[in-house]
Amino acid sequence: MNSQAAPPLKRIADSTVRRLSLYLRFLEEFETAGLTTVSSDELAARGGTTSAQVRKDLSFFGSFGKRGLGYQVAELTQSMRRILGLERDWRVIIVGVGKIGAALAQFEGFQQRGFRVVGLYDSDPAKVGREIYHLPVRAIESLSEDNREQPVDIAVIAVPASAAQRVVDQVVAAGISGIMSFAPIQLHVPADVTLNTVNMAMELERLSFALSNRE
Amino acid sequence: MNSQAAPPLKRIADSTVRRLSLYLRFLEEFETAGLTTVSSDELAARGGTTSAQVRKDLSFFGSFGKRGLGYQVAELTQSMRRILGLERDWRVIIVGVGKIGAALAQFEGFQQRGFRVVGLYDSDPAKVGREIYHLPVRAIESLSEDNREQPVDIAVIAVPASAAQRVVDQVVAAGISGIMSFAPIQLHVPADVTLNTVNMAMELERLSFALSNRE
DNA sequence: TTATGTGAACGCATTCACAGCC
DNA sequence: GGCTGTGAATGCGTTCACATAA
Repeated sequence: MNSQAAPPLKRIADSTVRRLSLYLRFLEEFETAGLTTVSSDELAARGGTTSAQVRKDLSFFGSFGKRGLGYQVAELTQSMRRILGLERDWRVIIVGVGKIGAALAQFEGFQQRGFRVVGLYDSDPAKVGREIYHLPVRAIESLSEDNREQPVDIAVIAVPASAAQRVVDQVVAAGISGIMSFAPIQLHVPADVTLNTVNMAMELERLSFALSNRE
Repeated sequence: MNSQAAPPLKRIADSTVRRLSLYLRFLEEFETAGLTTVSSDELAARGGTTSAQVRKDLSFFGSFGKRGLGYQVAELTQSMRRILGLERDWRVIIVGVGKIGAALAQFEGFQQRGFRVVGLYDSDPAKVGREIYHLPVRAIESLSEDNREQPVDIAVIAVPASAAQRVVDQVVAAGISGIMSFAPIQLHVPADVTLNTVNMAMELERLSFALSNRE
């Protein structure tokens, strides 16, 4: 088998994708450190997993190493990027410019990986028209039209729980099919829309549970 | 079996704890809506899971319903709170008062569930001494002493990736054993410290992967 | 009859172990 | 000899199906 990334043959587990993301970060560190070769053992040690896990994860997408030698850092880095869809830029809007939305708007992690924030939206008339970090805040009502002119790939939802489902419906109606939500509720979207939720409340409760159940 | 929450007999899956968190949110909504009784089917419909899953999740902690009738909303709500460790207050500090840290400092979700932010810390001398949302920003160096006087349960890490491990080490050295990190790197802590990481970069890449691999 | 609680069956992710190649 | 790639074995979370109780 060659070293190109093949399209995944079967559905990839969420846990696998999460680890690929970690591997990419480690590989970039190795690259910065000037290393040219890395083994599955070294990648595993860094990520708190096993070498077999690393090899299995990679095997879903192809064959990237050389037996007896390991992986070429630069080559594997690039493959990870391609697999994760990071070789292109993603056009992102942030809906809801409260504290969280505003913080996200200038989150370096966005820009770094090619997630370009191209628009801010809010329903508060007091905010609409103002600029935040060099980006004008627009009314959510103009979303459909804006999206026709300059299609958006991802909408980040940073509005209160009570408004979240309504906003998501508007985003979907506007034709945007990638959503990242920070609202602490369960959202519903059509099957052709990809939704990823970071629920802070849930994460806190997970920590609370863990702390309560230690011996 | 009675309706009290028993201590879990075996290790509880992460996915189970996440769902308990959802159930609690739904139960609170049902309570607000004035419902007194709920079935596993109704809870499942709301959370996008199955009734068997709901019952299995609950069964790890005891027996909470009545056959043929369902669950008492108020009673089950309280049980969920107890199980998740939400019947007490948690003393929280936020380390790193950049954009994310500042946004977190006044995140309502914290207060709402009994996570009381009692301190802010930063390494930037320009920030130390100032007040943010009525809380003074202290130097990270005073953490050990502060923690002796007023023990802290949870430290929220909101510093850049490059500083995160060092800060975590300081937090651990100060005697704090619950950590919630927002730094986009893999952190290492002793076994007796509970660490929960929200990695925004990873979540974005997960979305990017999903969007790239739709047909 | 209705809906819970739970052992058993199932399916999927992880781990094992070794054949294959450098 | 060293390390990858991968079928097979294992372990674990989810689903099934039914006995049990209201």
